[in-house]
Amino acid sequence: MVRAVPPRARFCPSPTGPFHVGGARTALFNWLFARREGGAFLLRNEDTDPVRSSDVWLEGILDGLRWLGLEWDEEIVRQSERRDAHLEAANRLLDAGHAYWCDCTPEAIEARKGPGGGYDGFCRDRGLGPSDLHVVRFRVPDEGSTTVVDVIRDSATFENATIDDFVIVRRGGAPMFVLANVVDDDFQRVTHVIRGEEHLSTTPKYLLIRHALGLTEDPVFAHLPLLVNEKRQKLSKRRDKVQLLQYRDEGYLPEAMRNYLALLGWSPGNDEEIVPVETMVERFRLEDVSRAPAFFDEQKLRYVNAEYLRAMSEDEFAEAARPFVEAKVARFDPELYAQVAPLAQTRVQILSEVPDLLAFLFTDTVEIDEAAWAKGVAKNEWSADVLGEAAGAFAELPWEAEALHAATLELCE
RNA sequence: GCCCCCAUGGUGUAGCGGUCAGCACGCGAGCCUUUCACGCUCGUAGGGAGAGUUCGAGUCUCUCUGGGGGUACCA
Repeated sequence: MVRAVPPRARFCPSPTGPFHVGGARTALFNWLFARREGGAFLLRNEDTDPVRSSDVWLEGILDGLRWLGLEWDEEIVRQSERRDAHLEAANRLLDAGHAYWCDCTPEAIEARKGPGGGYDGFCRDRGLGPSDLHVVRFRVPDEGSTTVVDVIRDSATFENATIDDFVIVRRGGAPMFVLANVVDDDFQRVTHVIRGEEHLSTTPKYLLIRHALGLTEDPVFAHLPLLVNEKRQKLSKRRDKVQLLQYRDEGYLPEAMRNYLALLGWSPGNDEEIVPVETMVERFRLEDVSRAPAFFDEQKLRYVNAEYLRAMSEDEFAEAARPFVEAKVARFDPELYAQVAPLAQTRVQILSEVPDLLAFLFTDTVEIDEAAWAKGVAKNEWSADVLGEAAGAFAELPWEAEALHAATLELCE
């Protein structure tokens, strides 16, 4: 689709929990697209659910985006402050007969529910008026169908008859997700809606509202394949390790995470995987995104991270690993650390593993691994002698590889 | 139940009607190496099933099967 104006993509998380790797991937693809096309990458804080939303979560999301280097354009739109515009749109729908008031309780709806049904349209023509005790429902046309044109998966057509009259304003006057989404996408002049596949089936509702509001020139849709766990289910907060910042805290590098995330559902081509972000931007095309769900594979993430670690200079690596070591040892020695840090560089995949390798050098107390002791030393009567001799031989030596090596060879004879 | 999406090795993917089906992770073996790693080499394993279109199908169509998502006064 050719458009005269520069494209405008948006990432609109709802601040209801820790920033999720799936959300990060969605943000990344929006960002890559915007940067590739010379467009804008917008942010919208979808905090319309007053009980679940919190600014604490928003901060975490912004931290995550900054960490990954996904800088956004323009001011963040806070959806809760756009309530008047949402309600104004709802009123227009009401006035035009595209929406109506409803006082059905969930219990009543459940009781009337027939086979295959949700809401049955009970209040459609009851002529109920405004009230804080009523909700506003969108009147979905009985006839016709709505087609979602999607850059990634061609198109999906939904029979309108299969879509229930859904709530657009809840009891008490809070606008619902789809309504707010439509109104704010129009407000922000969004041209490309790039989001997870879980939104695909709400897209016809989005389109129905849009058209009922008289808005033309629909945005282009791109529904990204879901990120799934080993059981092929959508990544879940409860079951799976999905917190983006937890990975940061374990010593994954942002470049590695960004690179890995980009590989889920997309490929830079040329049989390449580890590519700088500039290359990703250069090659990214929405049309090339795959349709199948992708397994978030921590093992592969570790590999990618290890690649980035090894590509660092010794100093960069030491610098990056230092906080992880400092946090784990009682008596940190910068000079010793500088000497010894490079030894860890090819031996770890994530930075939190560095102290496992080096911590023994920064302590006075020796901890004995009972299991190892039992298995080795205690089993062979000569072990103690060997260890004793080695300790004696090493005591006088300068602590240098060559001298130590020579002494070891001597001991072996 | 109803609606929708998806389907290349265990995993992520390349391919865009004619390839010995490529790459990477993982796994296995070997080389390198005083150890462990790194690195290098080789190997392992694949187009869900069945029809159709075509001279020719992983690639197009249909059916089935399997998996997933949605179906909230969440987003």
